[in-house]
Amino acid sequence: MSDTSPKFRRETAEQRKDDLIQATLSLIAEHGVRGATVRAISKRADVTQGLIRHYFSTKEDLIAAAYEHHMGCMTELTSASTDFASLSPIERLSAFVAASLSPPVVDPSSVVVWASFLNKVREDERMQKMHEQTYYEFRDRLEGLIKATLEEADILVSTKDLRRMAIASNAVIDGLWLEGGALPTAFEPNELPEIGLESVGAIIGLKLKITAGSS
Amino acid sequence: MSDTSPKFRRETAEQRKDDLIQATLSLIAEHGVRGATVRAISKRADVTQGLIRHYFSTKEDLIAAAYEHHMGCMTELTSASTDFASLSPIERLSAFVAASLSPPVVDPSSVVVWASFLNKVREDERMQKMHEQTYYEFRDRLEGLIKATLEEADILVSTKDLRRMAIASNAVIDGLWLEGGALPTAFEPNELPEIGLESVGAIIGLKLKITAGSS
DNA sequence: TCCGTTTTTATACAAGTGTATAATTTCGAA
DNA sequence: TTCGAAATTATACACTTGTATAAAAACGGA
Repeated sequence: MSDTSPKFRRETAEQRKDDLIQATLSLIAEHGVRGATVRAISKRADVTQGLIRHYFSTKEDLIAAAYEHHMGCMTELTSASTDFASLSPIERLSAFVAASLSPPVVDPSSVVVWASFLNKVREDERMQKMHEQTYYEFRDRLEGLIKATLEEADILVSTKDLRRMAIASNAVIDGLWLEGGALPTAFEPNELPEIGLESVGAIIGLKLKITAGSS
Repeated sequence: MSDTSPKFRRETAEQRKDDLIQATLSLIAEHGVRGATVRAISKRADVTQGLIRHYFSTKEDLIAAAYEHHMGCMTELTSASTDFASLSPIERLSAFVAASLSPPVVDPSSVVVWASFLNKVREDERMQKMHEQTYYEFRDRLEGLIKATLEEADILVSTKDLRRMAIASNAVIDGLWLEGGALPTAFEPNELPEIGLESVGAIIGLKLKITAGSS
């Protein structure tokens, strides 16, 4: 009998890379970076370990790609919340804060993955750059939203104060996000976004409302 | 010739354990958890690797002990800032916030060590307990300081609001601490404690002043 | 001075790690 | 239908890992 069933399928490079990245992220989420070995990754992605090296010249390359992907997802999830033309500046800011402090952004796996990468940031220069970029991107976005909100309310602030408001707001969000992911049982549902809106409101001197829009 | 110089010295159990813990922490700070291998640890502590197993039944035991030590140091450093009988409540709170956002609490190594451990928290139950305890200890301390400050200013708040103020203040501090450690170049000197005091002040509705006391 | 406890070293081992290389298999183009 | 380039597998290798065990050395009490 001739071999009827193919022993494997050839996939596009894009597809395979994505499979490997997903496998890597899920393993890191479950068992930390330690669990993301080439063998475990290839097994979860249903390929042999040799394939990893075919698409990523080294394991660190795969890790870096996974980091970039993860961060990209997080940024996208939060940014999407403000993409409604109908929203006023204050509603935009509120939606942004609320989205950053609700699932799926707030999630134990996300925090673990993020913390795992933080260690590598020191050794790997690429990751250092990515880390900085992600941070500044988020903070600049926040600063823009705060600026628009204050302008609409006819409140004047110096550049320095605006910068500090953004740093502080970023910090509250980061802190709450972190604690919500690391200690899921420590907070009641909706408590995180509520506290986040109150705090950012207090920092910029306005009352932020919860927008019922986001699912 | 008889052997005049001893080949090694016997130390107390306490001393040796501490040496091993310090070696572990410094290695994690430099190269992440990956760098903290039994061989690297024993080499840095100037002993042979067999000694680790003599004092810690397993490597995870040593890691857990190092975690406990690190967290204890951080808690101690911040708590010490309020230990002056002469301080008023608002000065106590201010000193606490400022100390949490200044060196040596804010430090790249501290953050890396902390993040490294965060991964292990999920797997190891002991570490999970320690993590929760450290968090609640810090937050409760903060809540107590906020309560005393508000009482002195004759401001009444509900239990719920007090709790939320503590959570939010904790989050700003954590966020700023994290960013200060992870991105040391992103902030000017003294910017972190200043922003921290402003933010916590905004959250609890009072102006916090920088106490010139702590060096 | 000598001895016994226990600290410390020395060495070995099995399992797991990332990487390299060659042999297969697939699948579209000729 | 054939053929060749590229994807995928298969296998091997050198190295590091944590752990186990026995031998050696130190040092206080007799």
